[in-house]
Amino acid sequence: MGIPERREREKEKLRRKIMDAARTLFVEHGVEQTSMRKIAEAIEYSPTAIYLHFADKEALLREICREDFSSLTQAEIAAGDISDPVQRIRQIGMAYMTFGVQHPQHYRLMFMRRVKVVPVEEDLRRIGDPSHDGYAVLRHVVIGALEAGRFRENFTDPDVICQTLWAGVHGAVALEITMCDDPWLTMAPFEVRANAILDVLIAGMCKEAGA
Amino acid sequence: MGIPERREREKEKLRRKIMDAARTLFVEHGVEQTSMRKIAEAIEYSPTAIYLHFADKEALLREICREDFSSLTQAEIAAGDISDPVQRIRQIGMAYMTFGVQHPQHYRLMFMRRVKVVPVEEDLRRIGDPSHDGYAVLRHVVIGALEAGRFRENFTDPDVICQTLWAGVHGAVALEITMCDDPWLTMAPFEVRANAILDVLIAGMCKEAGA
DNA sequence: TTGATTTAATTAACACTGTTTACTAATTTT
DNA sequence: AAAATTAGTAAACAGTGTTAATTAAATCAA
Repeated sequence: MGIPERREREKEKLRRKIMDAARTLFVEHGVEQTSMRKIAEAIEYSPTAIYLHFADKEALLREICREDFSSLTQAEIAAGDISDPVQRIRQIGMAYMTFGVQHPQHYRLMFMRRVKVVPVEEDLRRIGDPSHDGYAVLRHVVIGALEAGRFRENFTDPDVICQTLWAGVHGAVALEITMCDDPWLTMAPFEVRANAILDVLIAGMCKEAGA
Repeated sequence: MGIPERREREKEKLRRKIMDAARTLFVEHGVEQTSMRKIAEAIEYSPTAIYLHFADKEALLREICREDFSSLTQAEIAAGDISDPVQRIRQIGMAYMTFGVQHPQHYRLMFMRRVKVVPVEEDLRRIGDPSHDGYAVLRHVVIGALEAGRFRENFTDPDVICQTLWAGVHGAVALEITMCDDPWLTMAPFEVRANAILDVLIAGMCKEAGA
């Protein structure tokens, strides 16, 4: 009696279809410009059909982000495959920024919108799990460098270190995304700025030897 | 014959009234949540009246930002009143971040939204003018420190230096604004993070002596 | 194989949004 | 006083997220 199972599969299939179409439209035209009706049109369903799978637009957005966080985390993990702990931090930072500028709309969704604080239980369980939590990946590597004595004496708290590194790379990405075509400013090429901020972060936090 | 002058004054007066009401509502409830109708209601005019003074909501927003940029610039100038060029950079950075966390909604308008690129001639004329251009203020101070030989050898381009400093402080503020109440993360107190990023930026860019 | 029941999906509507058009009332000019 | 300019408005348009009411389809029980 596999009828409920089949129905479940079909339901999941439509759910996927909605998320894929929504992501494509969000990325292509931005969140604001993408209406529920347009998403519905793309999948050839009525707008109300979406509400059978997601509570509202915000919830749909949140689910998409959850998936995108995983890909960023994977990119970080791949970049962390290098021996020297300080260089590992640099690689992770560069992977993060590359993700940001290559997927600016994804990045906007993930890190540049006020999140409605609805802590789903499943999310909370993932905290600290390095296969889903990008912050945990960085934190792990930072602790490694910390234990190897690579940081200056005034940097001992792994969270402060992580959040300082994050501030630097996030700032570079966020400015690029929002300011890149502002006529007020003449921005240096992103690659230059990305390397500069990494140089500064590492030179500022780590002992001279590890340069 | 002061009739046109009087009319001009009255027009300007309503314009001010619109901008003040709009700013208050934007800051209090956010841009998205503030409709033109609500602004109109606040000033006891019809929604259409706003369109006699501003082309659209975006233009109204832009005018408000222009004013806010000036206050930020003033805060920077006030913070720059200190002799040592490196400490001056630190003070400016701290003033910038303080402005951001104390006026998060203003900051959102100014630095966290994609700007429709409509370069008004008057704006373009203000570029580089330190009384209206906050970036120019920083740039001036950076060049001062550069001439005093306070930067490391690998930092010679004032724009790259400015934009790296900016990335750092913007990252700290932006993360604070968007992430402060995310249950996923346990953020260190903002003051700690603000000082940490300033320490890192300066230690990473400046010669050891200037610590 | 019926009839009842659950499920999936839709149509139509509600209460909004930014913005425009057509109009009115007031003021200024001739 | 009549004409012309102006400030301001009401009503409407096209679109938004979302919900209530309704239909069509599939499944289950008899």
